Amino acid sequence: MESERAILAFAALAQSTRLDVFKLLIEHEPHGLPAGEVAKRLGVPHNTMSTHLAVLSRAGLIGAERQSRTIIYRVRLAAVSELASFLVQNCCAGRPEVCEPLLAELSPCCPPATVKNEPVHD
Amino acid sequence: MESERAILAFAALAQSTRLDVFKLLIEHEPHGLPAGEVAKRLGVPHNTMSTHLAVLSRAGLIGAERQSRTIIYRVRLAAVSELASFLVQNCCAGRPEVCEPLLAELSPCCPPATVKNEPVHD
DNA sequence: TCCATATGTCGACGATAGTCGACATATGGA
DNA sequence: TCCATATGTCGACTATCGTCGACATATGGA
Repeated sequence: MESERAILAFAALAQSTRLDVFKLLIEHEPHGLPAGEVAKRLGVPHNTMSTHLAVLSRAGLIGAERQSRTIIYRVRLAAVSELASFLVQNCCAGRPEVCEPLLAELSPCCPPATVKNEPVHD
Repeated sequence: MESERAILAFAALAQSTRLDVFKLLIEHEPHGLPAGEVAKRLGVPHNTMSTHLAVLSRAGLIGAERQSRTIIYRVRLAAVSELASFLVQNCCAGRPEVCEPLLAELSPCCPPATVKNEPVHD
């Protein structure tokens, strides 16, 4: 991931409403939410929300899919992954000993042993 | 990491000069660089750079240490780690199956087998 | 003390971002 | 076709940001 794309992504997330949108859509993976629902749940006018969704979309962090009259927005997990990699890879460049503590802190988030075929109670 | 701190960090990195500073300081881990050196290497006036360093510092991404007349800036790797965790943890919340592909892409950055006691040629 | 070096702070300017009313477009049903 | 619903675009306003000249502060040496 080149710096220009990373800056777009960082800028998109550096705003409270958009960060809230990001979190909300993450919670609604993998089904996503219609634009209007996002606006209603966060108490933001639909046109303001449309602008924010466009920013997140241009940054590649979310994607849109039309379903009849509504447009469903979903997080693009690959983009999130790339952004996290960008953060960490800049640290790793030539210095694995610097990167090690970073990955050590990230790993407990998803214990590999419990990830496989562990049903999620919903 | 709460959202407010994350927004400060994202905003700090969402600017080309500051992202360049971040990368430059990462390359100079663990010794760091004096403020004047950072300004000179990136071709930015010292007072403009001072402002940018202050933004990165307020965001907690870098730290400063006085050494006689110069002030050495270094990346706070713990903050980088927290920010990466923030990105990924939002995805993991209750959904480890969503997080797995993210960590899978991050891991090859630092192959665990080569991290231990591998001398770095400098 | 006086001066040079290193860095930070202030103030003003132009540029960009966030908000929202008003209007435009797209879809589906009567 | 006409209307209601869902979403996007435009334009204007205010607020905040990035830049940099000028000045201020801090440190060490003569």
